[in-house]
Amino acid sequence: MPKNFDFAEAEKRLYEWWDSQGWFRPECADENAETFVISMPPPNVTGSLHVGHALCTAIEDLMTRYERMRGKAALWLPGTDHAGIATQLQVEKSLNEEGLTRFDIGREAFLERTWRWKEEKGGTIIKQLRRLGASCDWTRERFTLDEGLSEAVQEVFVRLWEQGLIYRGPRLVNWSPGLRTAVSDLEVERAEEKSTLYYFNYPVEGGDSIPVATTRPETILGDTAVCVHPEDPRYQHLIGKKAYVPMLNREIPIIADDYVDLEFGTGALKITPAHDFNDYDIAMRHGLEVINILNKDATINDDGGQYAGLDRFVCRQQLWADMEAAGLTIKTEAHQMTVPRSQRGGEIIEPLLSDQWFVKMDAIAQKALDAVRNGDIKIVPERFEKVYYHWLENIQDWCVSRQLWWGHRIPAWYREKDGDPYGEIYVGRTAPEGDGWREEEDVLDTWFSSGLWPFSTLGWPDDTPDLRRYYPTDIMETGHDILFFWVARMIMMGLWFTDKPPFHTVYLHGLVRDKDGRKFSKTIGNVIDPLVMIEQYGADPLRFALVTSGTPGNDVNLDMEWVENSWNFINKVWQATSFTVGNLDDDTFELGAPAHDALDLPARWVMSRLNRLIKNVQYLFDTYQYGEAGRNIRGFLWDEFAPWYLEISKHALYNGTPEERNLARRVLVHVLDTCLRLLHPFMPFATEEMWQHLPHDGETLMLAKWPQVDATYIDADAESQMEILMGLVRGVRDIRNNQYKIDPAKKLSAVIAPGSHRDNIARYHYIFGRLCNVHEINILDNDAAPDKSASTIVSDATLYIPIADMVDFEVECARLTKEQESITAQINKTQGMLNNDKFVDKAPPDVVQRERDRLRDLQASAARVAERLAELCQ
RNA sequence: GGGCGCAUAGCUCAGCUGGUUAGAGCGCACGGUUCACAUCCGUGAGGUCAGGGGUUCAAGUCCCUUUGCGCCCA
Repeated sequence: MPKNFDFAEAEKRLYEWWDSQGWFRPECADENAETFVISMPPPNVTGSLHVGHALCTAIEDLMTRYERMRGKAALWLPGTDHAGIATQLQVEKSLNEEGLTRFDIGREAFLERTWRWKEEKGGTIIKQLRRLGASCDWTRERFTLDEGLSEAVQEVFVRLWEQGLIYRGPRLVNWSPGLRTAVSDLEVERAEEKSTLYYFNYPVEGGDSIPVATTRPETILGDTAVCVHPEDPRYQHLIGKKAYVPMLNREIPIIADDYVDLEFGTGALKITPAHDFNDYDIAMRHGLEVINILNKDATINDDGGQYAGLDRFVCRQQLWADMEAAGLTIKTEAHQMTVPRSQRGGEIIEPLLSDQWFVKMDAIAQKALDAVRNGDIKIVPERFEKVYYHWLENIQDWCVSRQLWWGHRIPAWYREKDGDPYGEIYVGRTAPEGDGWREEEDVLDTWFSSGLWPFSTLGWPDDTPDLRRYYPTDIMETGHDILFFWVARMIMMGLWFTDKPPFHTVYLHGLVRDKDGRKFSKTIGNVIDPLVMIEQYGADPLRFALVTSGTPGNDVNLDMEWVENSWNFINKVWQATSFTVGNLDDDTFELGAPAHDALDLPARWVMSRLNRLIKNVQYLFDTYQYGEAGRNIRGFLWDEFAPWYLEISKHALYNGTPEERNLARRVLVHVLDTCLRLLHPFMPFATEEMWQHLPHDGETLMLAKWPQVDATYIDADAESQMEILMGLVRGVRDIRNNQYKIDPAKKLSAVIAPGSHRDNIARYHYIFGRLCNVHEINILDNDAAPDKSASTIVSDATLYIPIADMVDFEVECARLTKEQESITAQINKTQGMLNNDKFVDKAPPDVVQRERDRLRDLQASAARVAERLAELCQ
């Protein structure tokens, strides 16, 4: 084998090979195989890969490869999202650079340009997913603006309309002036920001006035009432009187409503129904007029009188200055307030009255609630179920129209009726008959189409073979940040239109942050580019690091050092494989683990540990704890297999009989083969490459059988016997390295009082030569301690290293005393437990038995230590 | 205001099935180029598991509470 894994060369070669063989397609499984399906959360078509995608991909590929190895017809269906706002923004940005806006070139030219942009940039992220090793079925790749998916979107819209669940009407919505579109509640982010609270006098009839405070003075122009608390003694006399809008002198009523907070500001509230959600509610309660003062670009419209045409913020200053001049202002003060900003672009969102399309959510949401409540859909980690319930229980109607061009055009037409240009509305799959119809300009919220993703990608609304075979899907794996945006909507749409939960499990991962827990940000300069990582270490270490750095649902703090260490781990396994392969010098190799009876102690030990690992990994996979599973596999290989079994096996390989040699090889190959299978879902490239070098059955590790625990190899006895030998080795190393600083190259001899472990020590004494450079072993018959020696005690066995003049009694006695203290403490604890009748009564028998064994062992060691102390340290 | 999460070694994190003396990586100290691996090997130092209370034979792990930090919703 080559000295190192050449990931740059191998990753490309292996990926192309896998793909060209059709192994990413579910058809490579048995015809009758159970299916396993994941719909990939479609990344933004014009986006490029970031670590978040890498995490998503690593986990989904892991799930898919695992199920594929279990013999399932695994389908991981990839695709991209047209991402209406994000994509349109990018194209508009490039237009702006040419000094143009989308309105200058018109809808058709703009769309043409956006499609071109998509064709150019659209492939990028998909290529990047391949570099990560994603085993998705590229022959089924979809795009949300595909013909088929567009048909699904149209179908859903029309059906909802026919079911009376869609309506159009004037509502106060979150308006993004820069984009000139409405956005949904979810697309608005709110944050505490410093602002100013403006106090002024509202003129009241009869020369009176009432003090009012506002954070947005420009909205004064749209006021249609002043409101006080009905029980506020300060303003009782004003209720019912008329007030006059400053600078405009429009007459408005003073009303009373207990919504008003007596403590805030002056206790009097100006009401601007067209530009504030709470004010809108109050206006509806009191039948107030609603006056919209903003244009779509947030400049003041004609209802703003002399301020018409000014930008909202310019108007704020101008109006305030004028009011100051008119003697209406009182004061301004610094104020903390919650400011709504656009999730895209960050501009301040304005509540604005406009005509929009809405979906009634109550009935649809109810089904989605029930599906999780009754267990048809499980959310992992479970705690997110609460979040899900809370959101769906308080769901608002969904504003689905966007005043964008890039997206699915709403299939609606208008015709003038009785002077109202929107007097007649037609919604349908094709344009209506007759004259005078105008097509709706708006498109649908991007999430409207992604909500259909699990079934629209499989051919719905047509009853296709794929839909029949692969729907419902199995797991929806995505970030917890889009639980509402996407997951909940997929569940709602899936249940409503297919009558089936679109998947049985939602697995949510966290956000990837830097090692200090900060979000990645260009400003901080802590962005980790997965592609740079791949160049540097390959895809496998990045994947392994991402998956093993965290736990389900929690954020992942990615430490570069862990990526590097993951590469070191791959190298470690590579070296172990290389060693094994280098020792397979004949071609009569027999695959599979030898029978348990045929194994020697080290092999029984390693096989036992291996099968415990398989069992544990299976439990962890069953409970979605992939990170912990990966860490366990790593621990077994690096800390148990390589430094112990592999080292010990050298005796059989170099000095053993042909039978012993053969046995050791078979065990080495079997353990490695099994671990490569377990690791394959985590690090597909390196494992495949190593597996190809080992003797193996089958064409590819991708389709090799997932390991099953074989309980006949689990051997507690072998494990504890091996622990004795390992303990003695560690004891010798401690003597060498710490107590007496003996040159590691110096060969030592040892005298062993074996206690109850005579047979194993006699048979496996070569271990000491291999692992701690002790080549001459004398096993005592009478347990008589040799003079002048250092010693180490494990269980009832004592190993002496006679080192004559080097022995330092002070060191030796200090160590023995320390050891005695430690053993005594442990004996006391164990003794205490066993003396407690309740423990003996109530604890499981195996736990009690373990404590008894432990106590016996400790007491044996204690006796040995006491003997040594008596001999040396009187 | 409501909900959720986190707090374990100097740093980043495991330890969701209660059960030996609480682990890993990095860092630190000491020692190592003999045939898998210096991308490594060996040994070691370092933790009252945030504070308090409770359940239990047994608590880092389950429950309550306090404090600090973070996130979501209103």
